[in-house]
Amino acid sequence: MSSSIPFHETLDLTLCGNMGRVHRLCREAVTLPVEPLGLTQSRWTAMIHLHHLPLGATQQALATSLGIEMPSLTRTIKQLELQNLVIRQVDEHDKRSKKLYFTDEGIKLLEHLKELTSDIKQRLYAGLSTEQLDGMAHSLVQMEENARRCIASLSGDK
Amino acid sequence: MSSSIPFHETLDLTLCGNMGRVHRLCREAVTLPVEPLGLTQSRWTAMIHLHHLPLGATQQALATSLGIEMPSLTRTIKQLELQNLVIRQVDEHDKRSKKLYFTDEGIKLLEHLKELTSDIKQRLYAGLSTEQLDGMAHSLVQMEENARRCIASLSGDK
DNA sequence: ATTATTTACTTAGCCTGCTAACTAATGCTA
DNA sequence: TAGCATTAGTTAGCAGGCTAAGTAAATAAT
Repeated sequence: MSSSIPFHETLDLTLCGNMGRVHRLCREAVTLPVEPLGLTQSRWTAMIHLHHLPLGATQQALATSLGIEMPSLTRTIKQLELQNLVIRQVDEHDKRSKKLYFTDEGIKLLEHLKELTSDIKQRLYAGLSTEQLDGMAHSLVQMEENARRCIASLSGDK
Repeated sequence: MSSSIPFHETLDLTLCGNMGRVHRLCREAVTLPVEPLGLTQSRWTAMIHLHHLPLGATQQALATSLGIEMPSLTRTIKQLELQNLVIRQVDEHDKRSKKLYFTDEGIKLLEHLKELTSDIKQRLYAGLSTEQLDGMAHSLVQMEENARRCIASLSGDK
């Protein structure tokens, strides 16, 4: 049925590298049809995540949703603001933070984006059962926990 | 038993983003203990892959093994050569290509590297069964194929 | 045999992650 | 209330993927 060679014993850390490569390939597959809209990978990803957050989400909330650090997001948001797709608005209740909103133009573009990505999404997941995808998602969560524990025990604190 | 919400329907393309994040975290977990040796992520990865290739592998062969493009590797090899860990040697039978060899210093460092990584490797895979890891590896292969097909059909040719 | 195409490698420069170090606002503590 | 620690956001600059474009060698085609 499945391979007779236990993968993780022979191929060491290549699973990690493979994840990186598949990630790059998948995001390129989406970016190709999307870049005529003027969006790069980090920009369309931010658009989609922001769309899934409650209205007026802060940059911190969006960074957490994206799983990236604030400085990485700052650059992307600045670009989206220059393109007039989102606006930043200081929160009156906490003047440190800035709330994010789509512009009308941003909302319009988001619609195009959703159409374009739903296509590709299905093709990327072709040949994979729900069980396989759920299993993979679950394994990823486990590995993320493991990695964070490693990092915490190795770096600084304790 | 497993989650009742089918992952891939609710969370769209986040699986792709999760792969990227887990990849970054895993490689940081390895890099932390390894960087005192003077190695960055791309450098230790290249060292390990080169070690698994037959002696005198070309840069092209190593790039393929790593799953990256030649220009990305050129930079890394140049650094490893500056650190006196590997040497590049023009192939007399095909003067376009360069064969790669570890220096004595490189071989010594490789040993340290293997000790350090075997530790972390086990911790990164903790709580995951052989079946889960094999399943994940298999799903990654499928997604890579899917992505490459998407990219091929979307870009240039046809 | 000469010319055109392919291949291995390099260089230059973009994109997007990151950390470190800063500002300003908030919140905690003495 | 004054002072300290935390938090949101920014800036600067590094790391390591990428493509595009160039060189030199090898191979194919005419």
